[in-house]
Amino acid sequence: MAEKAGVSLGTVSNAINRPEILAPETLKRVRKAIDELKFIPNASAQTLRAGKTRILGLVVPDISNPFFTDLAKGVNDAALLAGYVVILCNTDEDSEKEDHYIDILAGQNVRGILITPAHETNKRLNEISKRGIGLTLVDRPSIGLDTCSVEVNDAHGGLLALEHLYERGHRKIMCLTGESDIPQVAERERGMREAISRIPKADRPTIITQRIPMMTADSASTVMSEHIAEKGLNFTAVICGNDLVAFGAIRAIRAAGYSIPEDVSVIGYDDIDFAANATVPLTSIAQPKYQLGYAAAELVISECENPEKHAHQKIQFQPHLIVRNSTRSI
Amino acid sequence: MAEKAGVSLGTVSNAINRPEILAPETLKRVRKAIDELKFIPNASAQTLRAGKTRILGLVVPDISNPFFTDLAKGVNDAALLAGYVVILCNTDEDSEKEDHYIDILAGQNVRGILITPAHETNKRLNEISKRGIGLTLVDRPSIGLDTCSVEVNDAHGGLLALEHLYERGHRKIMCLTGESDIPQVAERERGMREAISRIPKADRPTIITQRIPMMTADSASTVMSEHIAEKGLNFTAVICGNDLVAFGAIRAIRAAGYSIPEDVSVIGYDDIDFAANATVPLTSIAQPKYQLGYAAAELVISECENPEKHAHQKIQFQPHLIVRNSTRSI
DNA sequence: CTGAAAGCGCTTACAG
DNA sequence: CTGAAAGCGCTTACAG
Repeated sequence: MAEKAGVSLGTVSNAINRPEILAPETLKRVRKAIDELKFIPNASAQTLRAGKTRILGLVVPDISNPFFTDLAKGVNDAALLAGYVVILCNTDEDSEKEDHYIDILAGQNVRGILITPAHETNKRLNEISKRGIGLTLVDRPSIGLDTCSVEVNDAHGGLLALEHLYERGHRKIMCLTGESDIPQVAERERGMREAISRIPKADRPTIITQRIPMMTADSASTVMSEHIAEKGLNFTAVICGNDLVAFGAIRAIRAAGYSIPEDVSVIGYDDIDFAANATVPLTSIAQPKYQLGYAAAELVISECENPEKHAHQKIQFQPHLIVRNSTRSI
Repeated sequence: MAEKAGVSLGTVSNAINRPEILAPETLKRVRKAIDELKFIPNASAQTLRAGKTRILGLVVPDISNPFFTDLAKGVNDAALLAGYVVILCNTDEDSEKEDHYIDILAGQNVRGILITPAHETNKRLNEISKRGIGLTLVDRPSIGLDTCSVEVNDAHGGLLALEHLYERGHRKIMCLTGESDIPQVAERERGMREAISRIPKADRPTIITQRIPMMTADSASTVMSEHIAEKGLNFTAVICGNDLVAFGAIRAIRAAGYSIPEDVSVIGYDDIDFAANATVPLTSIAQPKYQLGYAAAELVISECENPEKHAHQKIQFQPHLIVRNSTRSI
């Protein structure tokens, strides 16, 4: 072993963990040996001795969704900086899979878990905290759980979207979004109502709310086509639940013979990478996806490295409007 | 500890790992104690002793790319099935980050590594195999490395794209793609030449090859705009390096006042999810991304669980053509 | 079938 | 400043 450097194994350990206590000469020699032998400390042994891994678990409902992909990137980068590594768990919005993953993560002695629970909050999460594993909720309010959380101000996002359209002269606006029992959806609608309440009564726009079963392009396209077939184009703008929904809506509107943004303005949500590159560059409400993940990782890491000094906190980011070509003044 | 069951700690271990060698009576007693004390074996100690984790490392250049996202899903699912968990490493195409991650992975004693090296093949990879860690290359031929690999038949993909356009009457085709030193690019062009060689000489289409520095929409859009400004629309169809490139090309062609597919047919590559939902649904060459990841994971797992029975193998998938609205007959 | 013991590779007081 | 030694929690021959 690295004792070929002529020192004891304890000194090698100190060279790695507390280099300042070594004689400079010795340190140099040890480091040379480490390099030459390409010595990499065994994490299992370190963990066994120190009692702590440097592994985080990230549990998300759908890694195919660009939102979570960017978020995962943020988590990874923050983790790497702190010397942590992250195990990715994709639940496909399946609660059983989610529970299974949480058990596995606990068995691996992960130091902390970052999770966006698929449905409501998961009971198993309470046990996690009890076990001394850090926990922070991502993009979900921490209902009834004493943990950290990071989220985005959805009410403000809804307000931004509505104000943008109002300022451009739109008075008949469709809101194409998911079921109202989804926290995000409810919050955004609250923000829209807030925006409307600030407008003089006589000038307030009409809102046509159209729910879609899933937040996908296909689902949106179908619902939009049906709406137009039944009631015609009884709106001049659409606020969509996310960018994919916006793309689906645009497809349906075009298929009915109308143009974007000439006949209808469309605004998306999330500002996924593709929004800027879509054939009609999409106006959207941007969410700091990467930062959300980055902050969440910093939060758990701080929690597990200073459990006594740590106070649970909720970090809320602000969304902002990105204007592109899919909305125009009328 | 669980010796409250009145047995030695070695017996507890055997109860967990080799229950069949215990006296039924003892086993029962131990299990009861395990349940009551909610005993969960320490994975670090197990690993330290047995030398084997159930962790895989997945190293990709860019998890934001839908191609790798889908691939990661396949890896995750196959891993979960075999009781493995996967650490996700995103290198941003940075070789240093890649090396760093490989070291970390080695330190975590991962059982196997799945990697799409950012540039050529990484030297550090040789050491990985020496260390007894399973290794399989993903979407990269295993040049000079004695490992398993999974890939897609790129030559066939190029052939499919060209044949499709030829059959639809196109005789002036632009090939908008990356540098020829990228293995995938070279292979696809080889496939295109093969397709052309099968066509009667008099009827062979002309190919205009236009290289782009990066395989992104912006890069493609810029190059396409310049081309049209300089030489006009001297082609009736474009074969693109990937779907994002196709979107960029479409944007530029439209900006120049032409329509898709009326004036120009465009074919993408990868068939990312969004291709079907684009405003002009994109004809594309589909690659089995999920299956690629799934197969790769199965390969490493088989390698590390049966090192002696294992023979390195190369699995090659076939791409196929998905016809949508961005290409038409002339 | 069960227990005692060695040892996996580290970290960390504690002498010297 | 450095080395010798104990011990983290397991697994696994090896006696008995």
